[in-house]
Amino acid sequence: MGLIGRIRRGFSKENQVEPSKHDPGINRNELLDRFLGQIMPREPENRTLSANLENVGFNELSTDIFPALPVSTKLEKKISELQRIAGSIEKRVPDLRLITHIDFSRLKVNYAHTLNPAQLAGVVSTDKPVLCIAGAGSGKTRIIVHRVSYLIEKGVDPRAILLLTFTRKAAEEMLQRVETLLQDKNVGKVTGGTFHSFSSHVLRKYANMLNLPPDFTIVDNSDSEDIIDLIRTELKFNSKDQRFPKKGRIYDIISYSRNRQSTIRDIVLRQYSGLEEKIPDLELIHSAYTRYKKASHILDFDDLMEDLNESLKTNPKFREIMQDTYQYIMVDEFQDTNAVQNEIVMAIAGKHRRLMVVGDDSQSIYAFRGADYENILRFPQVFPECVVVKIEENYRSNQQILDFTNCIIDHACIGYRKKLFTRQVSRHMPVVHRAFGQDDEAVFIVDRIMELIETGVPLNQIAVLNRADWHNRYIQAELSKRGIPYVVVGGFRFNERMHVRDVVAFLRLTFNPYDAVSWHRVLKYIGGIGQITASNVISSIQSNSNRFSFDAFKQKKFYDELHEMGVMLSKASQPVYSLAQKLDIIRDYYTPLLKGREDDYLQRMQDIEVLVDLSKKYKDIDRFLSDFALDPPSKRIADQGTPLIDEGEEAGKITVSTVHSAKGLEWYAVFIPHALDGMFPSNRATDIEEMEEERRLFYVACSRAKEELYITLPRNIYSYDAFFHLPSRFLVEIDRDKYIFGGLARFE
DNA sequence: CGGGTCGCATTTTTT
DNA sequence: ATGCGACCCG
Repeated sequence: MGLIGRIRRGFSKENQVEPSKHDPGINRNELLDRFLGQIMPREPENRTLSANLENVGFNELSTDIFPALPVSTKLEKKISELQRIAGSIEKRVPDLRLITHIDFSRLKVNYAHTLNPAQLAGVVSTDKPVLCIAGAGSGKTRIIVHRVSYLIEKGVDPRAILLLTFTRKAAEEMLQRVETLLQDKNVGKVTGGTFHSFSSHVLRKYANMLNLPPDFTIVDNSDSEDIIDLIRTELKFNSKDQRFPKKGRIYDIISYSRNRQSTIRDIVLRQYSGLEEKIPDLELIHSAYTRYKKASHILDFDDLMEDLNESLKTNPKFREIMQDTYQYIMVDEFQDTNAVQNEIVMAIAGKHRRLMVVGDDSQSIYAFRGADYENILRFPQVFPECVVVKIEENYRSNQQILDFTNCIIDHACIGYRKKLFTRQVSRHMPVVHRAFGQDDEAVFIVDRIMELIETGVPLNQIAVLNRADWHNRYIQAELSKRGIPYVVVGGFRFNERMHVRDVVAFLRLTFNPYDAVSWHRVLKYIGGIGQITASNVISSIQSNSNRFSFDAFKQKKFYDELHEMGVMLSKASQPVYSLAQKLDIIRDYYTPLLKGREDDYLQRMQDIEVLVDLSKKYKDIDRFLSDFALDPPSKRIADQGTPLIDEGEEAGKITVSTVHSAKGLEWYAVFIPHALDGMFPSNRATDIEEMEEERRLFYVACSRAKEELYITLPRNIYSYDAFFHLPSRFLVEIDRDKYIFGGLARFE
């Protein structure tokens, strides 16, 4: 790592006191600062926390102790511009005459009755662009559901409706609700899904027109990283004198630059200072990666977006088909779209301009993967004629929680203004609890959970939401210890298990024999084949018409095993076999392999059974494979590594989740642990924009609670290289009368 | 060329 | 604590 990189990392930890095991009098941060002060000028964010602040009581803390974050003049300008745009919307009032003139009497659903006026305005403004700013828990889903229903009732062909959501599950649930509402089977003809699944569907359908291989397979993130890794070793970027970034980092940079429609150079200069001299190498890897995918008939997540966008741009005929097919478009969670997705929406909706975007800029939490809340903020610029609907009545949380969460976003510097309110009354106040250690924190949480259970709160109405996945360690341990069932969402996923991936790799090969990643994956299990040999075998396959025979390698000692694999694959790829039968063939081949490799193979085989079971719902292999990559069978894995996955509602389980995965969900009681500055907000947030994203994340977390909200923090946490002991700045900001404080009172 | 062992750096979030 | 990469040996 270059010196610059080191320095930046050093400075970004301004609130942490480096642990010093030998002599507590020495503060290594101070030493570092003194050293750095000699070689470069001090910047405002270099301030380290003076030691005496550790003894300040919680109530005396003020936000002054958190060093000001750097703001460039460019950023300052951007912020004020966005504020101006956001402010200009305040003046736009939906034309209520629109609503009063509509005769609902001939429709099945009484829209005027079931919706509040703001929601109704969003539903009935069908011929204009609509921007719907929907605060947390304000009935955003309700608007979409009723709008789809209203369109169909008005005679719009369901096939002309496109509903893009953040998860496939969300789309399915919404359309299900429409169907229940309308009792009309035609609802099934509405196109609904994520951007990625929509794109995969369309690109395959029009593959010929767009010059794409119709047998392309979609690879997920970890496949992409594997490819990068192969390239990286192939191009010898791992030689010892180079501190070269690892596959994950490289992939992040490439993906991020594509999502932002930016260049690798720009991204590295902006976000990864320290890697400047690696820019040409990264660009080289990027182009090799692109060619690799092409040769393998592979599309990664970003290709799905880019290829669709490119096709819309460059192929007028295709664009026209799309525009005329999908005349009514709705986009949920618009604040989390990236530049490419925004262009896709604009291109398809550009002709008929019957588009509704729904979102909440305060809940934009995916900047790390290129999401840009400017898309929603600038929507009124792109569609000046748009109707703006702001829904602020909240149907989820009690007023005390809303006061608390309103307070969080009041301190934000960017965004549409909103003030959520509710009519629900309650006696519960948000609670902030300071425990001694992480174990005590977990005990406190689980104690409270037990009390809730005793008072009759169902387990699936309780959630623990973490900033980062590993924050839940102690809590998981404590829950297991007391025998409380729980599910971990967003942790290690079913489709990330090695053996599951292996079987899917075989299946992918039967569909797309060019798929080099899958070949690499399965070939390495043959003794005598390593990365080099595998590459040779694969290039022979890719240039050979008879994909599953390996005559060229007859002399080699690994031939027999390779041949056996080829026989199995060519059998499994015969069209006479159904998807489940193919998987059976693969499993029979794979079982002995796994048995030889892993002691717990019986447990792992159960996962394979689950996979076979899941496949029975599909008749097309491509559909199954796409779904597997885009929306894995289940995100939920039961506790303690049991292979069971449960698609049901998990009525009897506590949810342990990351905040990101909790988006759009709600629970009676929500616990947010590790509310220490540096944990939540994460210490990786080094500038205003990143910190604002942390704030929104905190807002999302807190606003999941319907009735009881608990925020806890241990006295301090030792991480491998740092020490955290200040409460989250987001707590310090909040008025003291908005919550009850308990536990340890002082910092000592 | 492949497989095993040691030491070092590492922990954000995911379609 | 853990996983990954570098290095070494067969």
